[in-house]
Amino acid sequence: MGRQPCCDKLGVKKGPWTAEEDKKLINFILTNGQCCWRAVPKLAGLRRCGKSCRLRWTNYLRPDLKRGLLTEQEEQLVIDLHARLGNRWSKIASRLPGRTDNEIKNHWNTHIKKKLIKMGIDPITHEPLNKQTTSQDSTNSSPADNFPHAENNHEVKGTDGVVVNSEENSSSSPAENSSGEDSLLLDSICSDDSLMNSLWLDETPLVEALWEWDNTTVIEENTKNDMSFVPSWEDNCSWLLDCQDFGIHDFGFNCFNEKESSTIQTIDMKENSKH
DNA sequence: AAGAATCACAACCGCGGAATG
DNA sequence: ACATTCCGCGGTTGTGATTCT
Repeated sequence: MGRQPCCDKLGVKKGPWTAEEDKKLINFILTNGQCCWRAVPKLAGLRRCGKSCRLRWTNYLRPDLKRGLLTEQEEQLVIDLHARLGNRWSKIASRLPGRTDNEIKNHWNTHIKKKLIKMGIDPITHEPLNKQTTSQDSTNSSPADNFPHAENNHEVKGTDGVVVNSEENSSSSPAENSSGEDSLLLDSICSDDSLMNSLWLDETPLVEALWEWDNTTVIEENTKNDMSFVPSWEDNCSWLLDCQDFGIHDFGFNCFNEKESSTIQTIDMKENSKH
């Protein structure tokens, strides 16, 4: 018996979302919270499948999303995490608050991949490209398996069974091609066992962990001064309120009355209590 | 100016796994 | 133990924007 379609295909709209649809979805979720996605389209009055609604919300409408291009630090973090985790975009995204797996995946495919190739680094294995020609087999295994210096360091089994190095330095990873500060940042992360473990344990997002980790390190210099690195909820909600692409009046978001504001505050409090 | 090529990103598709009955 | 349902993930495609010829 085949798998049932995620939704009734008949009458289900596909393609780009309109401002009207966005408005309906946002209003619904702000009022009711995220519940059963399958039921959302019906309840919100949308002719979309639940999956499409979830995607639209998580990738574009969520108020805690950070807009704009990835910063240098974020990009470097993505490269480093990719070297350890491979194409597990959701895992990587979970370490970058305000960024989605889709966004990171797209950025990887359109920017970082090319950048690494240009730098002579295989974006799959994170090893120098000329080295790849001599070890063809390595392209078939996971990046983590091919991570340099594995023999020198003790290994830690991740929650998903992938072997990683708990203290591998990034000397032959892309970090060597980045700025000295970035290398230092990555080395610092790599040498911190608790941080590395947290990478596997779905705990505090890495960036926040870094902030809490040691306020005398270079990380503080690099990230805390860059307030665009991690946005506050207020910032992001203001994005929502500003409704960047479509004017607030298009949305009818003069409707952001006390009820919605308190919803946002409640979500905010929940988020804060998590960390 | 116009068409072709390329880029960037939003959205879709299909699968795997967890939850449930 | 098995079937079914749903969610989330990663790969891929579609399309508008931009650059090139």
